Amino acid sequence: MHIILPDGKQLDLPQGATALDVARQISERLAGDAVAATANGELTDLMTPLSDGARLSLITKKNPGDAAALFRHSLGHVMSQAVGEFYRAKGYGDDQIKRGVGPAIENGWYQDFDLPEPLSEDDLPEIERLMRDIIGRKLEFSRREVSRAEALDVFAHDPYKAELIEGLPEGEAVTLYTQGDYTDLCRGPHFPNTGRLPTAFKLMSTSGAYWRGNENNPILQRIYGVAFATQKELEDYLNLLEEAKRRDHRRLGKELELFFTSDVIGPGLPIWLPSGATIRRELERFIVDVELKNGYQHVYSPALAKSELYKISGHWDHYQEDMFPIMYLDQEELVLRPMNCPHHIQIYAHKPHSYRELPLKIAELGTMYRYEQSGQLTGLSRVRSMTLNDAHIFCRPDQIQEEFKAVVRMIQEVYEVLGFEHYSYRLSLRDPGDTEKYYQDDQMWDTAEAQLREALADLGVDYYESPGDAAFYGPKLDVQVRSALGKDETISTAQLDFLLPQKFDLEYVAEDGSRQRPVMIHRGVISTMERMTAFLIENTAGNFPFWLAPRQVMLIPIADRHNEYAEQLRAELVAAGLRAEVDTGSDRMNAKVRDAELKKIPVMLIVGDKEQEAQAVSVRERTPEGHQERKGVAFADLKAELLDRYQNRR
RNA sequence: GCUCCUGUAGCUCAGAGGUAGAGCACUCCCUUGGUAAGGGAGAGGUCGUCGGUUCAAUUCCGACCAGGAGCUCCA
Repeated sequence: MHIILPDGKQLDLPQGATALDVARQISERLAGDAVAATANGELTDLMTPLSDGARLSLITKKNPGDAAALFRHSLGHVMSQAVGEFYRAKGYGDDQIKRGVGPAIENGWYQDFDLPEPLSEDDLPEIERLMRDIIGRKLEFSRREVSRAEALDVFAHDPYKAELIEGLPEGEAVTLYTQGDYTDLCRGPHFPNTGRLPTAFKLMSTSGAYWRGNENNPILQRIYGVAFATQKELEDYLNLLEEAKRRDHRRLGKELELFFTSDVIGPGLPIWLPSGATIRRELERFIVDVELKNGYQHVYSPALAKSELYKISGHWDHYQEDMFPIMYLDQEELVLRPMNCPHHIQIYAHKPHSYRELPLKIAELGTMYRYEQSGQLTGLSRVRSMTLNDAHIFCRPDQIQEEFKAVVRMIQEVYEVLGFEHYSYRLSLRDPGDTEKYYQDDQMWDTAEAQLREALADLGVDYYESPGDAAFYGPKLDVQVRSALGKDETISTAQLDFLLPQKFDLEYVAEDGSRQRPVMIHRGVISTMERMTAFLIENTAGNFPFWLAPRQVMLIPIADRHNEYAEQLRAELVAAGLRAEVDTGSDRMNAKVRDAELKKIPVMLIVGDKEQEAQAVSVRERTPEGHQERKGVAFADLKAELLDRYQNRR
């Protein structure tokens, strides 16, 4: 057989040759430096037989980052071995350690274990030490193909491995990888030798994980590790995590007194403190302004409804487990609403509509209650009471595309103000195989999906398709915004719905006097107030733009005799609609500046003798780089400037 | 909901089987200072809740509640 090298050169090799054989044929030195290879573009290791005619490119220890998935996976095996040694030292037998799966993941790997006694995070440093020891032993990874029977024999003590082996396709060879005295069932590929593995790794955490991800299965202990080709990359990653901690909305929410949850009020039921409420109010005013400009009509509807409403809508069948339990009283059964759409449908249905009135756009900052599992609750981003920037567009079938495009344009308009520059469109489609989740009507789905594709093509936006992510009633467009830390978060959604109008028997009178069925578009632009606020906190690290900043201006008198002047300016700013305070404390001015910085107040106005005399202020304001100072600015000018920023939402 | 971890003053955290401590914040006094901490004094805690072990529990054990890391779920 032969293989082809990157420069086009062909090498002749005996059948069953490996990448290591190739490296040896080129030079012994290369054989010593190689850590992995790609064959026809796929990562492979040095121990796996190559296929005839493969295009082979060797990866050396100089650029091991190209083989990150490999060394992460191999480190997983090393960790697995280390955990075995750890428990052996405690007096347990090897057959008491059972192992689930252990794949490489983004930035690292994890490995699941069933252990004779639980592992604590305090044990991680010792396991890490054992790992470094194993790396130091320069153990060779060897690959072996065996029969199923033989494999089952090797893992006789381990029911998880046995289950995996039995799940492998009949007739396919089972591969085992061994380093030192440790053997694992593994498809590979792996590094050739533990000694060539990077040492820039760290064990991060332990957690529980169900065997095969099914909550009816036993729970295993999982250890997560991260690994990089270089120490620098590892440090960068750890710094990123630190930065994420600093920006965590739960931490900043507490520090800046934005919100809290109370044991007595209940988990997942956040309380908005005055500063957090200010941010929310600004967001709400903003989105309502935009919606009114775009022809939406705002309504209010109650958070409770008869359960009948949800039985008609179908939520009862599809969503009940996420709803709070039913309340029985007198002859009624009431539920807390988990969605606003059925209410808005009732608003549509309360009087007949002409085709001339459509599209009808009903909007509401609707508060909803969902029973999220307790382990799922997180700060403001996963809660049980939430207020959605919700709207439902009732339109004629011929208006679908125009309306859908209008929603996308509105999303773009809103993102510009919020400063979201990096976002992507995901067209979420049904999985036709999943008859359980999706309403069954092939034609409905085909039409709906085609309409959305066409509208997107018209808008000229890039998007990707994601089967299996649609709502039960129809396909949707999700918009995912990239946060400052590079994480994608679904912020906006627009969903096409032919089903609910049918369930509620909605109609309009067409031009020819006939009764026709309208189509609904469910859309949310700035998500729930809770989630958007959490996102903005993390995205800005608490440094909100001026218009959103809960505390916009801090006046800092240099000495007590300037308090009165400062107070006069504050009153003027507040009268103009801005949020301003005076720091009349007995601290020195330096301390007041520091204090205002820590509170992340964007504008400080410092006033002393000079300013008072000139009816001026000294401005210290936040800039992306840090801060800038302007001295002797006429107060009237400054007020106009701040007002302009506020009104134009900057 | 599940596994593991955590729960001490408003916040961040230290602490020991013999009924508690620091820094910041807070209050008061001195200081009236020009762009990230001036000095001093004081007040503040049922050590998450309920049980158990013990002469003695905030410390050990259990249950519960809440939070965290994950898993699972997610219209």
